[in-house]
Amino acid sequence: MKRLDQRATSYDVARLAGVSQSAVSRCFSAGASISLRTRTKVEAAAHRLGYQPNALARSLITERSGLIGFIVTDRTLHGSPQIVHDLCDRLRAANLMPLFNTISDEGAVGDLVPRILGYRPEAILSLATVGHASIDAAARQGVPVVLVNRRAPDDTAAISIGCNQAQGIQDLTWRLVSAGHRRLAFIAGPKRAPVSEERLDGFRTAMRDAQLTAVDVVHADYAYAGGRAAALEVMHHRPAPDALVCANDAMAIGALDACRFDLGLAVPTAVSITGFDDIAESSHPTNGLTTVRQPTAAIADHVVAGFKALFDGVENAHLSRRFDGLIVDRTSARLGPPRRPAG
Amino acid sequence: MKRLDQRATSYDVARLAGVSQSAVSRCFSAGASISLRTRTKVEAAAHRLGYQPNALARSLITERSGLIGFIVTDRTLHGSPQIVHDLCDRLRAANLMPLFNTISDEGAVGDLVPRILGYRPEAILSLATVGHASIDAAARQGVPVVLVNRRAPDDTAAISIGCNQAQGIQDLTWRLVSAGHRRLAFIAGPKRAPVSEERLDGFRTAMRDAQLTAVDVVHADYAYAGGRAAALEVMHHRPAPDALVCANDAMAIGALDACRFDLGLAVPTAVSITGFDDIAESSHPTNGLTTVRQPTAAIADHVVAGFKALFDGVENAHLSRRFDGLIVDRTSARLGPPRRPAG
DNA sequence: ACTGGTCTTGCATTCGGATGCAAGATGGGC
DNA sequence: GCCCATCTTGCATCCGAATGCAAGACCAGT
Repeated sequence: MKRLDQRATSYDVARLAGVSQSAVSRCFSAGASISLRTRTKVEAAAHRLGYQPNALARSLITERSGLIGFIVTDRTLHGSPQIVHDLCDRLRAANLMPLFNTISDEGAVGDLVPRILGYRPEAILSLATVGHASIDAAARQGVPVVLVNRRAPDDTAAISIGCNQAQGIQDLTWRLVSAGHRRLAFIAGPKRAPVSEERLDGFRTAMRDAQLTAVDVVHADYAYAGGRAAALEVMHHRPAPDALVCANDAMAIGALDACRFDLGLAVPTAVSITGFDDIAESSHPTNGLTTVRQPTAAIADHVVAGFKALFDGVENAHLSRRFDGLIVDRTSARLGPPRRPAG
Repeated sequence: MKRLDQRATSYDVARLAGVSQSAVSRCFSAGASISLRTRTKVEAAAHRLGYQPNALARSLITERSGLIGFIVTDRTLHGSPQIVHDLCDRLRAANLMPLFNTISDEGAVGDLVPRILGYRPEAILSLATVGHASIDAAARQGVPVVLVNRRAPDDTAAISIGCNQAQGIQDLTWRLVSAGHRRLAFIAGPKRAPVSEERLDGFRTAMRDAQLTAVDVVHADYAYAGGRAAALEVMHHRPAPDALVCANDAMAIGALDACRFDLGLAVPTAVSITGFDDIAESSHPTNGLTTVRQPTAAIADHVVAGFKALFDGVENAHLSRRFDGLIVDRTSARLGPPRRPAG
């Protein structure tokens, strides 16, 4: 309950240690010139006073706040916590502190970016769509914007890093086709969801390559119940689809339950079902969902390495990158052999 | 790509608007005395320069950073994203900015608190266990610590707000007993997990009240597979348990699958199964898990209201509070009628 | 026009730490 | 013991915005 009315400052430490404030500052900044004797005295005094350098004051003069604006949609937080965790983890290892903000709807950043910019972050990291205006506002202040799993709008300086959503679904579709499936249907997420749209693109590309026409493409809400309802709808086509490609795992599990419980179909004998994300329940033996896993650790590593490069003055141009997803072959789909790795 | 070498400061705005820096400052601080004419000029200049007050500099002088240290375990992020989201949402509404940090293990805060304290947060909000030393370090700097769903260690000034885990399980157990169950087993989380321990306490209390002895209490890992394995183990008792009370939903769904698929038992006719948390998949019709939902919105409201009270100088004493969980009665358990609300 | 009051405004200082500069301390070589 | 090079140290200043104070602007009433 004891509470010092005043936090210790570098001056307090200096007085107690019998040195100047500069010495205290030097003691806490790496690479500064300071003798062992002074350092010992300062550290003792600092410890006694519970002194912790004020990062705000430091940022003011160094122009390096160590803060990173972080924007996440509610959906990502609920559906893909792994990428959030991996990013936070790597940021911490790099001694960067995320200013965390959740938004309820894709694109609903509102005045979030200006608010974040007020804290002079060294970069903004968004797992949500950020509009042209916000990116420009950041760019005007020299703050780079990195979008994870979101495309950068044209004519902006934003960097885009993430999983190559289209490629994942494309490979998966290709392997379904090569296993003999011919009547494929796609269960997409909401129309506004950028990630779902990319996945749909991948499906369409693969179908075009295979010279097949989709039985149906329906949009659902990314959730279990929606996927289940969508599957029931799609399975009414005659002849029925022999494969349901879903834009995420939650819907795929809904589709799985629709087929096996509502329709009494054998999976994957009668119909193959695939998802995307590899959420925890996909690996449950009762589900055994064949899906695509995003390389979240690699993405997070690349993002944070990109920050370091940016801080060192590297030009933005070549930091954008897509990482291939990894197909996780379980029991809900019959797949052909993997495509040979190019080269 | 255009990037101003220098961000606009209040002096730049002042020069352009032909007023003093004080005027610019007053224009951006609520309640300051400023004429409409000056305000108009300043706002025009600020807009032209894309000026955004520097929150770091402001914090330095006002001693109000608007920052809130936020600590979450990996497990909470994955398992209960709703409480994280609700807290972030309320913080944003209160114009507070979370400094977000995930930790991989319960209690593994390490040097996180000192690092956070360096940014002079107005409070620390933790959904993970925070040790005595860290709480004291914060207290010495006058930073209140609020623990959500974690008990405050004795002799600390930390405030504890959250769901009354014990009560939720206790009521649930009571309703199982009142529906005729006599052979109850409990599937707990990891031994170190504080929330699981509280839930186990609730179970034990209810069993004592009912003068029953648990068939078994086993510890698993909070995950689906662990719950499934634990259920198989527990169900080997003869006569078999007639109710499995689980410390969270993920394990409960594992237990559910163990009973209905591995053992071919009818749920809830042969055995009732309950969980805790009400995660998304619990409401799937195939699961229909009877569980307890934490009042996350109410908790978040109370936490942020508590912050406001603290900032206004209210003493910590009476902010700690437990909120009752809400029993969600679905199809995986036979429950007796709700207990009369006291009074 | 004069007085007294209220509103605005600018000046100067402050928050806490980083750093260029020059002075002082230290050390090595002869 | 002397000289020069290197290492330490303190002084003074700066970062950007907030604010107490006093001076100036403005207004109303007489």
